[in-house]
Amino acid sequence: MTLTLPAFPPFSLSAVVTSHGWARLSPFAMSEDGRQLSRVERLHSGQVVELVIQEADHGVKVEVSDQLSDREMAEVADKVTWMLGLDQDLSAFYAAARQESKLAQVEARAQGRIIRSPMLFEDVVKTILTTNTSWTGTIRMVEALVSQFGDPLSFDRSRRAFPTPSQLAALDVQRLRLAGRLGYRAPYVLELALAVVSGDLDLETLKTSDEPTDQLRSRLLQINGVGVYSAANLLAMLGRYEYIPVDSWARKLVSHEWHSGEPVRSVEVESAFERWGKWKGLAYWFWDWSYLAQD
DNA sequence: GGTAGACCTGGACGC
DNA sequence: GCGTCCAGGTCTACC
Repeated sequence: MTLTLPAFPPFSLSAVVTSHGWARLSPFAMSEDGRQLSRVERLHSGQVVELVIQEADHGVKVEVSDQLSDREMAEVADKVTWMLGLDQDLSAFYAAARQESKLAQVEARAQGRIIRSPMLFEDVVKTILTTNTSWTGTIRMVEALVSQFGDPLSFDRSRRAFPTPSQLAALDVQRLRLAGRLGYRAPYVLELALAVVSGDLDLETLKTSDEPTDQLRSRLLQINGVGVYSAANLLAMLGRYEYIPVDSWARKLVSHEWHSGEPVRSVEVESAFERWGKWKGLAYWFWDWSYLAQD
């Protein structure tokens, strides 16, 4: 089955897919040029399908591996719209970016959308698995969770969906620690899954919350394993850009851009982008660091 | 409020 | 091949 979804212009699928490394984390997969994104997705009904997404006129075309009901197709449409931020209007950001040479390319390249998972739960787990480890470590941990605990595609059991909160909550810490090699992060992931399953934590409502960003940030910081970096990362995925996800890489970039390579603290990274106000995180994210990133 | 140390793993390095 | 060191955010205890 095929679905066509419109996007608020300007839009570029490859710009979203390459916005950060998420598209390389299972159960996402991307073509080398970023022009095709695929994903194994478990629907509410329990059916597991493959979604293959390509750019189309004014939006995207989604090929679904199975025959679905109207209700299931509507679910797929909602999920893809959220994943790719198809309905996001970034014209105010582009207006501000036109005044800055280091952001001059963003509008023409339709940059600004940040790829995200259909469920915030998955993004919180993945963000926890990016902390205090290398990127290859993150890939390995996510792959372990998906391959061992997610539901398989009916026609290719080697490919699986991201495990649901219930599936992870059913595990014990030791299993999670050893099977996924999550190390000390295992109790954080288990506690998160248990909180979601019990209803103590309703993550998905945060996606449409109109609470002030600081309040949203406080909620995220209450999750064990989510600190200031992770909270800023997750806020950006929620379309709130008032904080910068300051990690060692961000400090390195800002250090070389404005401090002659001298070590900088988080406060210097934040203050470097203070003038961007509500677009602070996006300005950092899409700043032209290309000449530094080659170091 | 700021800081030091522990947490866990994999990679780099020296032997 | 083995042992040691280091990098990567968050949490906790302490000042």
